[in-house]
Amino acid sequence: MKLSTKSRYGTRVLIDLAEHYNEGPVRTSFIAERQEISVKYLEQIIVPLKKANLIKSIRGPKGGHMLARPPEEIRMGEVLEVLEEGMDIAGCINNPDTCKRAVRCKSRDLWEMANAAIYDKLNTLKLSEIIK
Amino acid sequence: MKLSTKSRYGTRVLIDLAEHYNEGPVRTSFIAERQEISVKYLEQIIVPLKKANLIKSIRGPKGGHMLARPPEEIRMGEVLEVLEEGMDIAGCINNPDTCKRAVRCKSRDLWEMANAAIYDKLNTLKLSEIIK
DNA sequence: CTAATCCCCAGTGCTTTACTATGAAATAAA
DNA sequence: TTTATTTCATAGTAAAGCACTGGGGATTAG
Repeated sequence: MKLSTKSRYGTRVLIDLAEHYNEGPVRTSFIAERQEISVKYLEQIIVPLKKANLIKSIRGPKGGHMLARPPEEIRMGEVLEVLEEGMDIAGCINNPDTCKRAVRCKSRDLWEMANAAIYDKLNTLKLSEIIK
Repeated sequence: MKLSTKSRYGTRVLIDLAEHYNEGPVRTSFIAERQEISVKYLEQIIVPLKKANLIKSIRGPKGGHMLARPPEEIRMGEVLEVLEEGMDIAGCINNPDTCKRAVRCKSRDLWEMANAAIYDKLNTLKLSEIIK
């Protein structure tokens, strides 16, 4: 039940960008150094965040990345959802077809509850509250 | 952020045993058939449950497994804790030493909250309530 | 004694993870 | 227009973890 490092690094990237919001585009090299992540790996981590419109980027010299929305408008549950991209704690939650027992499975209800508990909790927090 | 099948199967085993509580020892072969798990794999899944004193077993003919306590006295959070054996959603939660950033890491607080949310939620449920 | 059952430990193929590597596309500044 | 700097796209890879399988030993009821 471990988070992928992609998820962990990804949230750190967003926190980093939130801490430098309104300072213009932030280069990957800066984030990489501060967060102690290799630039190359960082680039890949940013991809899903861009796709989900959490980050927008500017290419070329003086380019970089920034939050697409102010930190007050980004819920942490949303962040995790993007980074884990629909990967719930059990596969049967969003795709009941993966297990023929799903309909009558008593443990499935349990995982559904636990999964919801995570996101509900995280959604009580905005990115802006984290950086304080 | 997926549960291991060990955890998923393990809870199913306990649910199965709860459904046959007070019927004497239940053979692995019976559980295996009902839960559609190979006997050999099932044997391994039972090991941690025995260690944690959730299950007690009797060897020899007419032997089998049974819950060590009545289903009303087993919290689901306890079950997951045993099966994931201290494996939280992020390694830094119980072992801050694994990451030198831990002390000042803002995302770590997040994972701590999310982790607690899961167990708190599951602990509102007893094994006896699941089987109803 | 024998058969049924649990118990212990070793191995193994597959998938996923966590990267590294190479280089192309865009663009600001000279 | 060239050059330097940045992001973007794609491919590869070593290592680890996962989900099992298998062999054989210990225990005990009949």
